[in-house]
Amino acid sequence: MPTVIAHLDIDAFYASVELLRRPELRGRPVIVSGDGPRAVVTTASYEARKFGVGSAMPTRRALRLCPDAVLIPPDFGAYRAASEVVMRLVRGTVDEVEVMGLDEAYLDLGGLLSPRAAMRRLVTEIRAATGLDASVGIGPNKLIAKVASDAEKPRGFVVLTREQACARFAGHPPRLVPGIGGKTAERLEVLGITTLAALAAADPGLLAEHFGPRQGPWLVARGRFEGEESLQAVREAVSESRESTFDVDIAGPAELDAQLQRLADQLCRGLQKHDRTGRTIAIKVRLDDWTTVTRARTIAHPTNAVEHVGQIAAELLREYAPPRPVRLLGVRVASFGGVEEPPAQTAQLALPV
DNA sequence: TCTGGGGTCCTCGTGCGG
DNA sequence: TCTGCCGCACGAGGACCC
Repeated sequence: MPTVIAHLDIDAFYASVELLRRPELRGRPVIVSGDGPRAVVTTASYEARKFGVGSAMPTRRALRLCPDAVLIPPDFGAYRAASEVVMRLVRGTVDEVEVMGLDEAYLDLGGLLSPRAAMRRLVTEIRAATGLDASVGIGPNKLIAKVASDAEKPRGFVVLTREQACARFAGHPPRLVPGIGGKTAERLEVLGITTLAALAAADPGLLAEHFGPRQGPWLVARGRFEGEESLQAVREAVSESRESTFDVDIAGPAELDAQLQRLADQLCRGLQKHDRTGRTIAIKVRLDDWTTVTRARTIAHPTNAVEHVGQIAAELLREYAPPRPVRLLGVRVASFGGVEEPPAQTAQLALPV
């Protein structure tokens, strides 16, 4: 049986949830964003996008582009609640689902007699239950499903074979494909690769010379719309972190330490709530010139105790001693569920002596 | 124009034990 | 006893995603 995968994506999710609560704003440009001087746009409604406003844009700039926009602070509790309703309907449609964040999911449609009809029905159900619109892409792998769902937003419904995807997007830039970001696109351009057709036709060996033995051939496969055909139902977290960007840069060690302890406290509460412990404690420091430095230490026994995490984070910060004012500070705990035994010796047993 | 927060994954360098 | 090699764990940085 051939693989059939759908990608479902709620249109302008956070902004749409806000519009449901405040129907009087319908038709007006809406921006969901924090309100600090360094805030960035979380989501913009389609009306705001017409002015060039987009996600991750500094909010001050967004407001210059669209002075009449209504600014709404994010309410993640409301988004989680809406997401739960959506995902319940998704799971009622198929058994195998890979949830990607609050507003999107991959569905394995392999067992369905009529995959398209099932997805049409799901979109109708979501609309009836929540008032939210969704876009759907259907294809033989996750990559094609994802690109297809993006192709005709909002309320898109696009079904593509691999050959159709190659033909339809041949002239588009490599950046269209998830996994190829701005930096990679720039490096491809240096090699004269500016379209997906050129990427698909590129020599994997040549790209391996420039991008490494794994990433080079992987990029060519992306250009050919070859991608994963199976879903990962359970995605276990591997780290948890808290970070914050200050409204004004901080230079004093005492104030930095106080902020670090505040973050460690928040983080450990979160870890305890999720019943997680980890062996690696790391800090992240972003200076006023945007250089970002991380420092990490791995300990023998997993922890989520604030005294422990806070103390190690403070030591790491003291050892680094930021040479310039700091705009962002973060704390992270990783290596969850670390075993306290020494590492296994199997590798060494196989070695020639 | 002045760049969030919370994540994942990859690459590369290094130190270590056998 | 010494050296080279190998695989691994770890640390740091970076790209990318929602």
